[in-house]
Amino acid sequence: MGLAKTEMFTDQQNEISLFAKVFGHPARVAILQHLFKIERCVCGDLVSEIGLAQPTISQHLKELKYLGLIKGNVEGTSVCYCIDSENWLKMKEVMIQFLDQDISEKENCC
Amino acid sequence: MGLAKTEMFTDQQNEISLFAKVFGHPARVAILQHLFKIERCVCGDLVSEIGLAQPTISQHLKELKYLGLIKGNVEGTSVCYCIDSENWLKMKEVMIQFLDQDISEKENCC
DNA sequence: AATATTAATCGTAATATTGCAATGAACTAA
DNA sequence: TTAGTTCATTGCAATATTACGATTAATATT
Repeated sequence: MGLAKTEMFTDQQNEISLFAKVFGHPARVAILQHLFKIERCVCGDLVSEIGLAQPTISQHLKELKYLGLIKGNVEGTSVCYCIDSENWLKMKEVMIQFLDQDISEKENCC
Repeated sequence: MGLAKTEMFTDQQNEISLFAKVFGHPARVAILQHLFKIERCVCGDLVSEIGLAQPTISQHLKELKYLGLIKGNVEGTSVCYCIDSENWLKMKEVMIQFLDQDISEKENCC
């Protein structure tokens, strides 16, 4: 059905999967890495930087914005995007807590 | 087109997005958390634990196995799954390196 | 051998995602 | 005003994902 049954999982599990999902496309990873890398805010050059069509980039940016990971600022005809550092930090904590689990090797059968 | 143009991204970006994608469903997050939590390997009780049909769980397990994050061991009629700790660690490094980027707040316009 | 148990696979329906051409909206420059 | 720039939105086609019933394969039990 292509639809996750979110109601049967915890809020934490759903939150983790939502964050992970947005990182589940290399274009969005590339956009975020670019936003981290450059010293100033990026404006329109993401299209030439990434190599996808403008509507496609716009759509990816929308998803990143929806989750609060980036902010957009209108500057004349162009829009300036950058990482929302506060929300990025919150996301990071959630994700790292999930990733950083330790295995009790005690009775590992595999 | 529903298909990521992986050839235009770096190996690292593709790797990150592949790992992230597998965490992009709450059932797989739940399966992994359960495998971490229990002291011994889970076998068939994931179906009752998670609450999805057996073929669905089996499919999710297959994806986790494909990425190397879990291992499966046949034990009679049942199969015993557990975290592949070595690969989990490798994945963790890749993901944390991506998540742990710092923002140069210098000329942040937003 | 006959039956039961467990999990994988197949087939299929429903929905989601990705990508882009075309268009629209907002501003700028001439 | 007119034309240009930049980015968002719409609409659509192609593909992917999710879920599960039905079936199959493999082993256990009787």
